[in-house]
Formats: sequence, C-alpha cells, structure tokens
Amino acid sequence: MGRCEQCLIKQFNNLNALSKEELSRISDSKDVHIFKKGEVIFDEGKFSSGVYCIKDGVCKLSQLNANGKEQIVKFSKKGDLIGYHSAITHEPSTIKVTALNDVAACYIPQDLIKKPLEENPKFAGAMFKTVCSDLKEANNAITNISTNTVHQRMADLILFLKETYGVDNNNTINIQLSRKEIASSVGTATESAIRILSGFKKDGLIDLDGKAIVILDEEELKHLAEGI
Amino acid sequence: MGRCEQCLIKQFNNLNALSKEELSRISDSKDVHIFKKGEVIFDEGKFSSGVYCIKDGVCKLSQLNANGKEQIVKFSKKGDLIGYHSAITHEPSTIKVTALNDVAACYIPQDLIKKPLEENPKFAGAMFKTVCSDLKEANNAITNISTNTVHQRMADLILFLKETYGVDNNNTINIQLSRKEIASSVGTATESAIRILSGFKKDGLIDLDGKAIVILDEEELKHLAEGI
DNA sequence: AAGTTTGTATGATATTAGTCATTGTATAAG
DNA sequence: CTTATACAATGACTAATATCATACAAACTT
Repeated sequence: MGRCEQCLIKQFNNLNALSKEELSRISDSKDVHIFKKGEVIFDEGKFSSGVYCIKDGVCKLSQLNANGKEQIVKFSKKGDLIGYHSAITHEPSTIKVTALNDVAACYIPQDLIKKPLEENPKFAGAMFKTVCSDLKEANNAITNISTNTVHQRMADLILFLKETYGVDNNNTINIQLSRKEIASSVGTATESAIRILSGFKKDGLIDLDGKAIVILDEEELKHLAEGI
Repeated sequence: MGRCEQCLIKQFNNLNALSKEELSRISDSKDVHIFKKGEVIFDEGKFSSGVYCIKDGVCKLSQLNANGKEQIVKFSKKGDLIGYHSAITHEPSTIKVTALNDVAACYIPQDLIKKPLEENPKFAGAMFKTVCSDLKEANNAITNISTNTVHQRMADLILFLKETYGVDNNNTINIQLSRKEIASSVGTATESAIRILSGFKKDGLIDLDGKAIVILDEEELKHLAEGI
C-alpha cells in the first residue's frame, strides 16, 4: 500500500499542509477502501469516526427532507476530505455520502485529523479556508435555487459538471448521473429534469446518449444560466 | 468605552476562547460603531478589513442574483462575528450585511483576529466549529428551499424568528421585517409572501399588526412547516 | 429467454407561484 | 399640512413546475 508521503492526491487538498511526521502517522493507520457505485460511504444521522480522503471517483453529498425527497448539496472532487464535520464535532452527520462511480478513498481515524487541527496552524488555517469556501458555495446555491428558474439551474449544472469533471475529446462530460440525480441536484422533479434536458437537446445545446451528456453550445448554455 | 475583558457579549461567541492578553489587545484597538436601521455594514464585492462583533441589534446577510433580486441567507444573532471570511481570505465579500434595526457592533481589525486564529488552538477550533455549523445550516436551507413549498418555508421562517429572537408577553415576535424582507428570506415574490401571511391570519395561525407578527397557533405552524 | 424491476420519455392536467395592475395606507420630506 | 414616496394588500392573469398516467427501453434475476 502506498504511503501518504508520496501520495499525489494531497496536492488537491489540505493534507499537503501537514508535517512529514503527521503524514507518516496517518499513513501508518490509514486504510484504503473501495466503494462500488451506489454504495453509501456514510449515512445521514450516523456518526463518522474518521475522515475519508477521496483518491478516485466521485461522490454525491445529499440530504433527505421530511418526505424522503433527496437533495444533492454537493459533488465531491478528487482529493476532497469528507466527514470531517461529524468527526470533529461528534455530532451525527447531517449529510449522506454516496459513491456515484467506483470510489477509492483513504480512511483516516479522527484523532489523526483532530490533532494536527489543534497543533498545526498551517493545516488548521487551510481547513478553515476550505470550510469557508464550502459555506460560500452553499450560500450561492441558496441564492441560485431561490432566484433562478429550473432552466437556468439546469444549464448551470451542466456547465458546473463540465468545469468540475471535464469532458472527453467528444465534449462528453466525464461523469454520468441518472435523471433522478440530476433532478435532485437542480432541485426539481425527475420528469421536469427529463423534459428540460430533452428541450436542450432539441434546441441544439446538448446531445444525449443514455446518461452521457455532450455539450454542443456552451455559449448559449452560459447565456441561459445567466437568464438572458 | 467598555473593555472586552468585561464584555458579556462574548459569552455568545468565540471571543470567549481568547486569552486575557489577546482580549486586551483587541480591546485597545476595537471601535464601537452604531449603524442605523437600513445602513449597510459591509457590501457584497467589497473587502472587509476587519470583523464586527454584534453587540446589539439584528442584521440580515444577503446576496443579489444576476437580476438584482435579493436573497437573505442568514439573520445575525447577538454575539455573531461577521465579515471574518473576507478578512481572513482577503477575498471580496460574497454577502452584504445590513442593519435591520439599530445595531451596535465592535469593529476588530483583521490582524487581531488572524493572529489568535493561528496561535490559539482553542479559538481556532471554536471558529472552525462555528463555520461548520453555518455550513450545516446553509445545507439545510438548500434542502428546505428546493424540496418544500413556499407555505412550508413561511411557517418555518415564522417559527425560526420566534426561536431566534423570542416573543414578548403578547406572543409578538421581537423582530420586525418588511414583507419584502420576509419574501427575500423565504425565497418568493413579495406579493406571494403577503398573500400567504394573509392566509395564515385568516386561518387563525398568526395575527398581523403592521409589521408585527403574533403567533396564535404554534402547533399548527409546526405541522405546516413539516408539510402535514 | 422470460419475467421483473428500474430508469427514461412524454402527454395531459393540476397546482403553485410569479407578474402586472390597482388601490389603499403608512411614512417621510418639504 | 400637503405632497411625495415607499410599503402593503388584493384581484386578475400568466407562467412555471409538479403530479399523474402511460409507454417504452434498459438492466438485472432466476
């Protein structure tokens, strides 16, 4: 098993700010987990006793409302540390994390994160900025959802997915979501999401091939997202 | 001018975690500002060079979307520290903070917050937990806005306002918002907010007297908020 | 391979919420 | 005190979105 000290993933996250010794201690106790597509990494209401560092694959972070309707609040990126909130506050997790494709993640016991967080100001500062940035994104999402139309948000999501996960040489987005997941992210009904995607296809903005989305007219999508 | 060391407000926030020396340094440089109702404490896009500790009064934290429509993302509570994100990251503020009534706030230059944040793990940890908690609330708001109806969210807001600001002996909520502000918080049009409030009054859930809201049937409001 | 389940697609319809227009009502300014 | 300005309320209408129903396709099961 690889050592954290050599792991390139930490370029994408705050573990980079740890000292050699701290990293080495983590490396000794960490555990690589493989989650199959659809597997729940940890669930709403449960306590997480550690933090996962996502090495490969994509997760959705979601919540259920009182009627069991799912809302996706975030998609993970490579290198994301997840579960730190529950691990640090010892409160039950308010979000559920699910693998959207096969996910490789290193499990780090909570103590090995909490200690550097208290003792290493560089790491603590980096983590603080990350949470601040997540909060900023969440606030933007609130404003986006409540002031923009579903059409705008759908265009926005497509551009976000391209931005975050990239496209292949066919301009096909490198992540496949079900229509239901798309709807849960945009905050609309599945049928509405399907209809809007069909509409985008008819208008030549995107092409659809099963779950694959091909971006055809990025400029027009940007205009749509801005409500023009 | 009072000294921070004696100030009772810090019981409500993380400044409590500072050492005597840190507090004393803040006390020497701090500045009490009075903001009149409606005054902008700091604006979206601007840099904040310090942090405000809210001693008295209530602020709204809001964002504008591309079309200039306002979304309130949070209401401040007594003791809240605001502006730390911009002060710490040196990025322009993504939110606008406006006084909803007369607000007394102590201005603390950014250095006096940044230093303890790096050197005092107790304070840094407390701040970290606060941002995590804000993030949790923001995620809940996302789920609430996109899965619940405007009626539900209105009932929810009324209960939240009671919970946060309390009621007098008439069961009148201790904070007065304009209909527009209520709408901007719930995420709906002003007319819709007015209509729903009128409906609640007709149904005997609340009473309205100008901007004052009197809670008459809290149980039913709770049911409504939960979508029952 | 046949059956079962799950996901996708689309039409018809209902509901919700937004917009526009108008009137009344406070509140502030001269 | 009067006028101007912002705020509140409500009706009429329109647009956006959700729900229900159904059909079909894809992906698993046995």
